[in-house]
Amino acid sequence: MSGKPISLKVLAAQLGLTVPTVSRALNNYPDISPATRERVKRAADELGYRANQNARRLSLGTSETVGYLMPRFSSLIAQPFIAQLLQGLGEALGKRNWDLLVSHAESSKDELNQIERMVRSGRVSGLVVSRPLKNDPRIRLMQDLKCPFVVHGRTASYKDYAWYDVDGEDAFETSVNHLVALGHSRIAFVGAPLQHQFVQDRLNGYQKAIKGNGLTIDQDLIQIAEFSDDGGEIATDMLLDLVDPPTGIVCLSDTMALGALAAIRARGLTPGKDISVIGYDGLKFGIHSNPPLTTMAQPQAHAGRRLGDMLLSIIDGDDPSKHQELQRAQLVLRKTDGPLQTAKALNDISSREELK
Amino acid sequence: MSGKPISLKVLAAQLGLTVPTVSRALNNYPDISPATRERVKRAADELGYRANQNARRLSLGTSETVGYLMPRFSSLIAQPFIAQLLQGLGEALGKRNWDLLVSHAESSKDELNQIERMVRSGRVSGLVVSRPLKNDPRIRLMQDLKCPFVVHGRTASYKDYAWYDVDGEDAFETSVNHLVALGHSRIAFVGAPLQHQFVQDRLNGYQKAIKGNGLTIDQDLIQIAEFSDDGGEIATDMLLDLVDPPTGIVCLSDTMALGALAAIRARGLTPGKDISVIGYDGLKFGIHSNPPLTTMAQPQAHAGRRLGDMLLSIIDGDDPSKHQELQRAQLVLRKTDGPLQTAKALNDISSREELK
DNA sequence: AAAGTTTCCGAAACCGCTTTCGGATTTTAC
DNA sequence: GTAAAATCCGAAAGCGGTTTCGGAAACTTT
Repeated sequence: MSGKPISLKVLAAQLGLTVPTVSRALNNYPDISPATRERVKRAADELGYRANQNARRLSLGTSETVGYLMPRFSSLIAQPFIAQLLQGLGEALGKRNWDLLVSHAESSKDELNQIERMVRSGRVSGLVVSRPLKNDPRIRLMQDLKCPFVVHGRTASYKDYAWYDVDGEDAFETSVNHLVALGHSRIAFVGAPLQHQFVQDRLNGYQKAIKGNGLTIDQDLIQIAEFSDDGGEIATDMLLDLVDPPTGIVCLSDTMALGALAAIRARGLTPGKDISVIGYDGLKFGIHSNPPLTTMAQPQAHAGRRLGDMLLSIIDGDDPSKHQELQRAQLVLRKTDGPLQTAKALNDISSREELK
Repeated sequence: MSGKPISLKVLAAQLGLTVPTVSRALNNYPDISPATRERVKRAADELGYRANQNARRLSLGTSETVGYLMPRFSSLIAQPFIAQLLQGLGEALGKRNWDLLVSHAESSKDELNQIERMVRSGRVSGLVVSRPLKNDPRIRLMQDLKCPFVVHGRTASYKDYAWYDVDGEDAFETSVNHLVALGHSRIAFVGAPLQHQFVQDRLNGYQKAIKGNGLTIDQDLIQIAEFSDDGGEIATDMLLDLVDPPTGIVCLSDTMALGALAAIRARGLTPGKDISVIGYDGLKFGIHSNPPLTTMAQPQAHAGRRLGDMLLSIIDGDDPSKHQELQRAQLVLRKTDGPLQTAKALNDISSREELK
């Protein structure tokens, strides 16, 4: 069992049969006698025969492959989800022996080109895309190309395609409500530019909850910065410089929240005591931050698995719009949320500051 | 530019030429007149023609694809490197328009099967494998199959294949030396089971540096646990329970180091002051740990890129053993390393403890 | 103007596998 | 015993490209 691959032709010659006969034997056609079928199969795995996939797929007219479009990096810290996603996709596809192709593009234009090529050259029979923009040109393109696809996340209008998403709006309502329940009323939102729909969703949730609790939306309390820990830090700095700073902050992501914690600590304040911070993602790492980060955890363990299954169904002919799944995030209490400090307590803090 | 892919046949018909002629025109054969070549090319991209890859590759007898074997998860926290690696590989392969296939296996046996199938079915022309075991059966298999491959990491005997690795031995010498320079002499190693060569390498570096500094190796100071933050915490707990506990700890990874910090803090001690801790990996996240983690950072930004380039060279016929690259890790000082406490200082600490 | 070159494209074969179709051989039916 | 039905396999065509080969047409050469 080594060396160069063995073709159907030599297998057939070995057996004294013709190529098509051997092919049908291996594929369990009923018109091959059980005797020869067994004989063929035995010979096949003795010789370690594996059908050439290029030939097979050409003949079959299918690629038996789906592609995953790797998101271009924004926040290096938050990429662990890619590995999980790929694993899940791989599992789903593995059940049918399909392949998973990953493609990475330098630019958006480049990415559109790649999509078009992958589809038209018959390299993939379906695509998975992560983190769509509000109005994502990739989706239009895939629809034009009539290429089956599923989206990990949603765009602004998400009626007519398949997606799997976590309900960011709901999650941010939950975290704002949690802070309100702790007595906070000046609650800020630390976010990133609104090109991505998930940012908008989370901001919507924030605003909805603010209003829902009878509070008013203060634009000063909505800080948009780069989607990274540094961005979170800068945004939080701005917030702390306000005349009437917030006592609670909900952050777009755990990564940004880590920056927020840094900014807060830098002023000698204690997150969870002087100011509450809630992240989003549920990264395991948050356990080890200073202090451990309270966050909305998304159940992304099966995202890949579900997306893979959905895509296969759609390739089989299912109506894409029938496959839309919204998961809920869950509040994970750690140490950065706490009750609103009374005025007295706040005074103590500032005096302590002065002493230092 | 939509709908179903267009074949060479219809392109040829459209142009009033034969299929082979069009093919040669598109592939810049010299025996096609510049005039018709241009005419063909123009028509091709007007119609959005893309050669069917299965057909093309069958004819060419190559897959133009390399496979990446996803490591099965051990530490969920430390997976960001996969995304980076894939991106780098994608870039390297992209220059030739090759594809990147990722495969995930449930078990080791499963993985060997997958390798054999991918190779013999002609789906891949080369493979990339991460984190090999000391004696990794995958490597034997790929060699038997005469399948070009590169390894991200090394096995115990690494003479006869291509690899890219970071020098863990050197790194751990560096971190132990750093602690010694700070006055420490009771220095512990927190590691994971030794099946993976990288664990052995780092342990070797630790032992070499201990001896090199005239210290003696104390087996009690070598703690092996699960490769995770929890493992690091448990191992550190054991160390702190010793009659003569260490004053410095070098950890197999940042992830384990985070666990170590937790264990230390849990006893009311301060990492970097009472006990020094040095991690390994250089995860960006370490900036946000409590306190920020001193670590040996590996320059993994181009790992994928280099591995991809190496693999392509080997597929082109290069001698694999000519492609072996060892990178050095760099000490990144943050806040968990510090000078050895004097006896007096330690006393102060315990009295402070008692007061509490 | 005839012979020798070039230039440029079509004909044919092939890559390795699948599938349809037809026919020889065996089995069943009467 | 022969006709009809099953059984089992080979022949042929096709998937969509690539590459080799040969020859007609156009261009040189003398």
